Amino acid sequence: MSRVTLADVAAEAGVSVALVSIVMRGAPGAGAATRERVLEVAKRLDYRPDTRARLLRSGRSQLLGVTFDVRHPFHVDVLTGLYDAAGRAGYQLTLSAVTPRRDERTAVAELLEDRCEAFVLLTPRMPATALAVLAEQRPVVAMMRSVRRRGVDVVRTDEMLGSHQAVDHLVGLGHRRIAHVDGGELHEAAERRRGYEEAMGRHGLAHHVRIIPGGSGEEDGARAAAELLDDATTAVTVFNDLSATGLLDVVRGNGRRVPGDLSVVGYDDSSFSRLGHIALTTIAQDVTAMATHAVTRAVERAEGKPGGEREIVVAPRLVVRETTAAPG
Amino acid sequence: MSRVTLADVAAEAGVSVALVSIVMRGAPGAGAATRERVLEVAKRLDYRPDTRARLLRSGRSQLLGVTFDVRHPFHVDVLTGLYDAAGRAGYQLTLSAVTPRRDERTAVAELLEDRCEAFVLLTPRMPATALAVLAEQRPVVAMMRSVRRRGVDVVRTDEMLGSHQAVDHLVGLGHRRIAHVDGGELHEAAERRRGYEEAMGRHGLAHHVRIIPGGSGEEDGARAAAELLDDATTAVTVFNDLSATGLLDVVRGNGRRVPGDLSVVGYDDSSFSRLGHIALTTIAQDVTAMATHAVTRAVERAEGKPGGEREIVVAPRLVVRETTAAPG
DNA sequence: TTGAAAGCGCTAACAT
DNA sequence: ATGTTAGCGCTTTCAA
Repeated sequence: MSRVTLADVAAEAGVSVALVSIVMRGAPGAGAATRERVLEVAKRLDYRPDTRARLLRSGRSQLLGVTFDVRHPFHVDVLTGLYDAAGRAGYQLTLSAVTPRRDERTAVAELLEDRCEAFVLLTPRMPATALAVLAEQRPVVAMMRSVRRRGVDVVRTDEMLGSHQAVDHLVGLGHRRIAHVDGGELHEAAERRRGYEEAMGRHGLAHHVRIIPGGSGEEDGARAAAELLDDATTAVTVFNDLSATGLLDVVRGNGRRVPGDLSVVGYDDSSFSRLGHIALTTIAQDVTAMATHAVTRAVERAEGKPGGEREIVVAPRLVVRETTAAPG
Repeated sequence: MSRVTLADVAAEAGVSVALVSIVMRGAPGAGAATRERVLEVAKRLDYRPDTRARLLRSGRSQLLGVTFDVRHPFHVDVLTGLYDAAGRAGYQLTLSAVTPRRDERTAVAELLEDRCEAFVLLTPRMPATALAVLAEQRPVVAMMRSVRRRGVDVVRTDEMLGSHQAVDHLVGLGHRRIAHVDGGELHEAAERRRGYEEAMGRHGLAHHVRIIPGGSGEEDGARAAAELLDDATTAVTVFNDLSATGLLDVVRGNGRRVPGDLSVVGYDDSSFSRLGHIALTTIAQDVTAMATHAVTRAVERAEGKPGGEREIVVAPRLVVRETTAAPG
């Protein structure tokens, strides 16, 4: 199975395993000459430390356990940032995916067996209580999900601000009758909705607040579109990009032009919204910044830095593409 | 770090650790009553076996190392199937992502340290020689990539057949002037191109063969579209969906109708091609079947089943959506 | 600076 | 059917 071990290197270099261990870890306590020779031998033998054996003895795995959902529009983008940040912090990632037939419980249980030192959970869907229970075993950083529980850190987007940016953009273009298609029961939906209401109020447009029930799928946007068809609304902010494309489709299919007759702002900057075909104006979450914060926080907690749970809120930004313009 | 151990369970249940080990693994050699009691205690104590310690001793990790690319249109879909199949085979997956700043070498090196028993590589981009070298260390199953090397198993789509299906569909609709926008230098491009040529030949359309240089991005399709604009071509098969949407975009932007003036067939059935907006007719790879085969093969090899390397070729299928119709 | 020895949590012979 | 014992590859006291 595993090829060359510490003992092999030690024998070849004519020193003890303990010394090789010191050298391999870059720990202090080895002569320069010895160090060099050991390194040379290790390289020649293509020695690879056994992470598991190392953990077994040291009690430390330097591992961050990450769950992500294969269906989520930008979870994989977050992974990119997570790898970057973890690398800088000297940690490794151990990934556990949530799929249509593999739930969060399973994903987390596997991570637990991997003995990771902290969890970074991407948009966890489990009840806040379950997160709190998990946090008793290992530090938990929840990304893109708002929770207030003992021991659970949060790194999320300022959803209210995101909605503000969308509304501000539309108002700046001259729109006044701006509706919002919401995200239903999802955790992030309430705040995006509230941000919309608040922004409308601040622009003195409270009387034009109009919330259309929606959801997170294309079909939800499509359904909501029907309500907009024979109606004075000139712009709409939608819970997410997927729903927005569903809406776009129906609206255009019924002969109304976007952005000529109706401006549409999505949310998330999902990869497909960049397609020339769709070119959706949307709110982009700052994936890189969130990933960096999440890793930093997870590492701090894993290393026992004092301090209670923290909520880190990152500003999103508006990405203007081709589905918004001044009202016709 | 790790909470409860075998020893804890053994003490609590009043038996030896060895016996608990037997019970936990479901191995034969324990009394029914004992087994039940041990299980009860383990559950009560929330005991979780330490995968690494287990491996350390047994030399077996029951782990399949998987690399996937966060940018690839359907790699995450493959993960779903891989998890299903691995679960059935009693194996776990250890995932290692390729990102814009984390190359395949790094991803594979990490897997090696994880001591996985076999590799399942999704569309590996490394040279065939590198794959062969890797295969000397552990069994390698390459998915969606054609390689013929000692020790490297392959599970891939019948790309020629995919192109045949696209052309057959178009010919069935009445098209004769069918062009192909190719995928440039990518491994899979050559076969898709050849499949197109072959199919055209079989329909007696060899004189209409027309290959337009392309690539794998949206911009490649967009560039290729220019050549189709003032031209008698009535249908086109494109290397992949992303390129196809780029093409679609330019074609429509120039006032030609799809499918009225031009029929378009993509390849891959990427998630965005399902969007109502795009509704691209495309060739869907059988992700589930491929995942199942890959795991089966990886496990066979990990367990030392005899037999040389094998190439498993899976048939794709045509998904008809709204970008194809009879010529106008 | 270097080495010897113990042991992390587990499994696999081998006893009983 | 159950217990004893000896490690897996590594890190970590502790001595030299």
